[in-house]
Amino acid sequence: MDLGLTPVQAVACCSPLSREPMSGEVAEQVSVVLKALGDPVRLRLMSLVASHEGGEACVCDLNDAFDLSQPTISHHLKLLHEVGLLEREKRGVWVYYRARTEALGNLAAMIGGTAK
Amino acid sequence: MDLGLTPVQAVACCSPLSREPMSGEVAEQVSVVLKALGDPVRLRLMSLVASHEGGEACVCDLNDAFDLSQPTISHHLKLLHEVGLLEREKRGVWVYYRARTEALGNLAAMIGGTAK
DNA sequence: GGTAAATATTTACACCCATCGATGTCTATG
DNA sequence: CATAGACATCGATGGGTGTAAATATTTACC
Repeated sequence: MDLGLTPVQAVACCSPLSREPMSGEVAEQVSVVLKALGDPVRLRLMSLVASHEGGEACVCDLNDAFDLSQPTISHHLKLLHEVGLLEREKRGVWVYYRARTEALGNLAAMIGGTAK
Repeated sequence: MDLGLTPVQAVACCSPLSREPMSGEVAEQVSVVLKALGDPVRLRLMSLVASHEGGEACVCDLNDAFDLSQPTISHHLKLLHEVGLLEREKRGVWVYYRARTEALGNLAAMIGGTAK
């Protein structure tokens, strides 16, 4: 059963790619996170949020950065949130998304790391 | 025109996600690499090759690690090769794939890095 | 309570993609 | 040259996915 664990938590506790062959189960989880980043719009969204002052950004700001419909941006943000790469906080009418930098760090270590 | 540049080379010369908003053009290139890793089979293939002794692995070894047809594995290897994550070398009847560790390092820096 | 703004959800659709069977290519060997 | 093995390519197909229009939900404010 699902205990509310996000795919990024699977990334947190796995060896680097070059360390040992990744198991099928782990690969299944990790690939979900990489697939979330494997889209130009979501990649820009992550970068926009992560590089924004205060480490967070309002959806209204994000919508303006793209030539896409509001539901489409909302869809991408939801996906990034579900895999655990973005935190969501509602303040009044606005919704702010914050990048989980430690999740990005774990992912980076998993891809390029050499230590255990 | 295409000068033979692989998507991983676009990753090599771009700032970290958290440093500044990624442009649409760069995101388009980088997402290709992440999409290549965003598949459980290809993720395991990269890990198998990267963690293999000598940093390379024969296709025959890789085929046996999966419950998939040989054409399917060949397809995934070709994709990883095209984006620049795997090097390909034919020696006799066998084909050996080698992981581009510096490409993995650049990708990791792009995701989790903080410096310019 | 009514209205407007911000964001999410639903529904539908066109397109991409992982997979496999069949076949092709290349190399070594007898 | 014929055969066998290793690997790639082709064609087809079923499931996944990005997108938008329409609609719903939530919040603030008059």
